[in-house]
Amino acid sequence: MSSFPPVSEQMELLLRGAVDVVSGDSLRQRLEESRDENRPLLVKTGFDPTAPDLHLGHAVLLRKMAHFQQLGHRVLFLVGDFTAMIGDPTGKKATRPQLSRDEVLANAATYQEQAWKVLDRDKTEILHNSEWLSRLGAEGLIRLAGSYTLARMMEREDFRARFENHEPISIHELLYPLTQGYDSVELKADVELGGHDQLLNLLVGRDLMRARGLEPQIALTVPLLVGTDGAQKMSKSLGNAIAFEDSPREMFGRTMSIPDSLMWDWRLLLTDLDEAEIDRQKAEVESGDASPREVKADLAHDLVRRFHDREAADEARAEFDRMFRRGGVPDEIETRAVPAGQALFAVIADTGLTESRAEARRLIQQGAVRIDGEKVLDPFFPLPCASDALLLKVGKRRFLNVRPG
RNA sequence: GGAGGUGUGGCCGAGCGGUCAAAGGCAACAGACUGUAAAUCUGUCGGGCAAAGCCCUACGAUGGUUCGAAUCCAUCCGCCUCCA
Repeated sequence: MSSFPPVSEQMELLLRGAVDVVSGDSLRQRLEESRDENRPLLVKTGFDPTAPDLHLGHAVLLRKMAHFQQLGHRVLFLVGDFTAMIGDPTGKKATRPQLSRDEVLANAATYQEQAWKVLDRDKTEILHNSEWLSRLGAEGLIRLAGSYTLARMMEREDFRARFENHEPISIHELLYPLTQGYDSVELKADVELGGHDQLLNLLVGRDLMRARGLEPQIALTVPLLVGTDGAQKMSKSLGNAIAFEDSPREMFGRTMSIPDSLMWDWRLLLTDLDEAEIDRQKAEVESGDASPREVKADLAHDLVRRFHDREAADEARAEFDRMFRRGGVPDEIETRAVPAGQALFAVIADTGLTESRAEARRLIQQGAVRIDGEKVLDPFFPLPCASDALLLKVGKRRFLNVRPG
C-alpha cells in the first residue's frame, strides 16, 4: 500500500502555477515509480541567501516546495553558501557582489527563520553546498568547467544581453550554473525547483547528470511574481515588494494597491484557492457582478492571515475600511511633543514626516498637509498651543499626533 | 602588448569655459478624479534660509589651468571597443 496520493492528484497540485516542466511526462513517470515503490522523491531547491528579507516573491517558490512536502516527498533546502560567494548572475545586469562566508551564513539563518512561515520546518532537510563544492578544488572545478561550452552558456538571455550591450561579464559568473548543476549531481536529485529565471541553471544540472550516467533531474520552475507596481518582478530594491515581516496593516494596504489585473496571478501563486474558483471570480468581476475592490480585499485578507493570523487579518481589513473608504485615520498613531509656535513645515520635517524641510514646504504648498482635517497652505503656520494633541496628516498615509508645549 | 572610447542626479540620457542645481524620458511624491486599482490632467522632484532671491553641496577620484570648470589639462580608479 502506498502512502502517496494518486499521481493525477499530485500532478495537479505540483503543476499549479508552474511555468516550465522539463518534462511533464518524466515527472508523471517518476511520481508513478515513487508511488509504486513507496519512495519519496528528492526535491532540491537552492537558495542563494544574499537578501535576508523574504518577500512574497520568495513565497511562490517556497509554496511549491511546500506542495511537495504535503504530498510526502523529501524537500531539500540547499543553502548555496559556496555559490553565494560566487554571486549568481541570473537576471542581473551587473556583477553581483561576492559575500563573505560569515555574511552568507548569517543571511541563511535569517532566511530560514522566515521561510518556516511557508515551509514545514520538521519536514525540511537543510544542506550546505560548500560541503562538497569546497572539496572539489581547483582541479575538480576545471574538470567541471570542461564539461560545458561558452556557446551553451551564452544561450542564456541575461549573459547574451550583457554581452551584446558591452557590459562586463566576469569569468566566475560562468561558473555559477556549473556549480549549481554539480549540486544536483552530488545529491542525485529527482526534481529541482527554481524561479523561471533559473531554468537554464536547472537544465545545466540535467546535462551534468546525464554526462555522469545519472537519470537527469526534472526541472520545474515557478513564475517570478510581479511586484506591487504591476510592472516589474518583485524585489526589495525596486520598492515593489511586500515582506513576510511587514505589519498586517502594511501587508493589507500594499496588496490593495496592486493593479486589479495582477490579483489573479497573486491568487494563483500565493493562496490555495481552487483554480476553478479563481476563474469564477474573475468572470464575475469582468461581467460586473462582483466588485474588484472586494475581491482584492479578500486576497489581502487571505495573505495577512497566512503570514500573521486571522485576527490580525480581520483588524487590518477593518482598519483599511475605516481609513480609506470612510476617510478616517488609523487606530494607533504615534504622539510626539513638539515646541509650541513652531512653523508647520519645521514640525513636519523635524518629526520625520518628510525627509527635508524643503520637501515639507513643497508639500504644504501643494495642499498635501492637514491639521485635524483642515488643509493648511501656509508653511509658516505656527502650531497653536492646545490641550489635546493635533493630528497631522501628510499625503494619504502619513499620520502623526503632535502635542505642542 | 598596441590603438581608441567612456564615467552626469534613484535609473536612462543631453550638456557650447560663464546665462547649469544641470535639457528630455522613466521612476517617485503630491493634488484633482477614484476603489490607497488602472487611465487621465496638474504640480513637485539636492539641501538650508520668512525666499520669484541668496548661500552650501553635487556631474568617477585627486590635483591643476582660468576672473570663472560638468565642460580644458595631468595623474589615478572603473568600464567598454578594436587589433594582437
